Amino acid sequence: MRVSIKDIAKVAGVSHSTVSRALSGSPLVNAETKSRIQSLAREMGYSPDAQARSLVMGRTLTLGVVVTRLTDPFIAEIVQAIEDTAHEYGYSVVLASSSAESEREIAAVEMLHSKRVDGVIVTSSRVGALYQQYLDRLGVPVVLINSHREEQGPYTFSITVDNRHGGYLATRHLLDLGHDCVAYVTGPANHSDDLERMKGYCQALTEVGIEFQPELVVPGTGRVEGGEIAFSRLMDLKHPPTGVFCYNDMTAIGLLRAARVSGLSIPEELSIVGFDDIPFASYVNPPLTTIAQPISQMGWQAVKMVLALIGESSEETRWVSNVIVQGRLIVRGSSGARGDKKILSGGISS
Amino acid sequence: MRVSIKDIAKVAGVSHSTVSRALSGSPLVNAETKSRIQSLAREMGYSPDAQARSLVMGRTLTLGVVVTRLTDPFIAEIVQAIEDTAHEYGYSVVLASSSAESEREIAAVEMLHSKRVDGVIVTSSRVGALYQQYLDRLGVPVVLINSHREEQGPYTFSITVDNRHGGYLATRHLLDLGHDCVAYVTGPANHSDDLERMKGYCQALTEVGIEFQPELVVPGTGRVEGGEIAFSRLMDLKHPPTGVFCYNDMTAIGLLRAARVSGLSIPEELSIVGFDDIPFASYVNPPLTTIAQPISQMGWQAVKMVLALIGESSEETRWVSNVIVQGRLIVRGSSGARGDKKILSGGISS
DNA sequence: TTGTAGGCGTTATCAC
DNA sequence: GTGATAACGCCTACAA
Repeated sequence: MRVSIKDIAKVAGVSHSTVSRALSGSPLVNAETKSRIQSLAREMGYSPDAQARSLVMGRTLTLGVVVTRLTDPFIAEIVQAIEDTAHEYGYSVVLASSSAESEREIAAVEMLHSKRVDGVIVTSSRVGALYQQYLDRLGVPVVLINSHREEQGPYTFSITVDNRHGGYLATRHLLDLGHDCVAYVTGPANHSDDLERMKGYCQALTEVGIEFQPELVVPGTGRVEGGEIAFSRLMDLKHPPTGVFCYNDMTAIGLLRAARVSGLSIPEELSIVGFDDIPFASYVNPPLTTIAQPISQMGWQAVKMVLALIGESSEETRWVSNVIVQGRLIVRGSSGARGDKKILSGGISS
Repeated sequence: MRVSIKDIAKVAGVSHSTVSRALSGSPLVNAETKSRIQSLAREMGYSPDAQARSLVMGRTLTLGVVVTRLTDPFIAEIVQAIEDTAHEYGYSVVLASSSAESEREIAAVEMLHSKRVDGVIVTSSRVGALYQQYLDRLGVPVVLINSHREEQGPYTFSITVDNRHGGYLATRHLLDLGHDCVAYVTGPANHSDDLERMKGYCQALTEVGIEFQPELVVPGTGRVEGGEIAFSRLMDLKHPPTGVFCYNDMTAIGLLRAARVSGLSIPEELSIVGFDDIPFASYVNPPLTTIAQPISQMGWQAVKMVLALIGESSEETRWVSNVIVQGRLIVRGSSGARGDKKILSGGISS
């Protein structure tokens, strides 16, 4: 049924090693027989068995990618960038999603281990000590994107956005617009990104001499619904904020939506800033002011790092180190000066 | 370095076949030695080599997934559903994105072939005769999701949304609202989904006795920018439409955005209907009326079909056949009765 | 330039 | 119960 080099060898009247050599373009084989074998292979519909090959070669030309959920546009964009870059270097991608459940996350790593991937990229995960052990056991390079880890691993490097700085930029932007009561809506509980962003929030407050108020920090989930709930919590306060910095864009969109439902106009009555700059950030109404992460660059760079660690890329392994990238503030329509009461249902604000 | 069953055998003082049996839980091995070997394997950090295993077993427990681009939220959601379902059945997923370039698409299939995946799922592609040949050569079941194919393949089945019916529903909705001048913004050129949706559009027009007008069909790209361009084209017409059915939600969002920029209010002055019901459809302002595809069900079903064809699932192979799923109309705020002039910057419309 | 033989890590089929 | 032994499909010394 399936044609192997032996089958070709039989038809060509040579040994399977000659076929192997001919197909790998080895110079130590008669030019004529070589081309004869090659066209024969094509005719017979030969396809090399990658498994058998990697079994002897010791590498699979495959990268494992572990994500929480692909429906997060931020993650989808990273994976796309990873796949593109991997393809460019002749690598393919095995995908595993974990739904942020540590059990599935470990199962994913175990699976990738069995598949003998040459490297692993993990996105947006919280890497606990237990998890780190599994990563170490892999014995292949691991690059963490925007993932917090509790322990250092020998083979593990990371690419992270500077969350503290991003949180600072966002909050400072609101403060500079004249808002003196600025809230923060958190992400999923105990996420280190979240804590860092909040640190930046605090830093900005301190810098302008505004006291931190615990009630102005309300929990979100990192999803739209979380933002909606946070909105009503904030509006129920004795002194509702006039500016809100949100853990991410999804949360901010939740606030936007809840505000619209409740008839509150943005940014006239409430300024909102998100984080991530997902593709949709500019399509919502009003377009979202946010902190942009260089998303596809991070995916691209993760692959380059893994390949460098494998020794595949021309880059030297010793050049590899943890990377912190800076986000940048993108000002759009969801934030405005305090007390800046524009005409309702205003015109162009893009 | 890496520990194999032979290494375990050496330490345990048994043969490698006994180790193999013990680890696969075979009953024909002494209960005591079995557990001894099992704990030994754990201590030594043994991980079975999936490649070696599938080499002899003849199956890889791996599914190949070919997509155009993951940044399309519709596709991301499908892939998520595929991964979830595959995982549930003990299968893993190799991902390949093609950017809709037929060259990369074929390269992807070639790669999946070499990797000896047990089945392939292709999403949102146009499967030409050439491509179909490659799929056939795979010798494994292929399920096409929302993909048009020119030729039948022996192993190839498909899951498609009823595009004609969806287009009909959308257009009929607009007509029922009193719009008598309804436009259609197309998707990427020569896409069969697009043609089918337009057929539904035409059918609805015919049904209510409105003549089809070619100038009311303007080209889009399936992306936001395409919708924006289409908007100005439509508004430049002598008789601009009061209702627009768009190839997909991204296009509709482009129109929404362009309308906002130009100060046109939705749905008072223009009703817009999309297609897909991507997650963001309900978050834009106004929320988008659209045709919902049962996205994750399609992903889920694709995996079930592949597994049934492999003979993995309990379902019988002969039960498998092409599936056409029906979309359904989701009425939200972007469409309204003609001449229904609500107060600008209106209240709740969700 | 080509063929032979061994091995990659498994599972499976035999004997013992 | 357990241990040789032969596959699976490929690559690569080593020999010829």
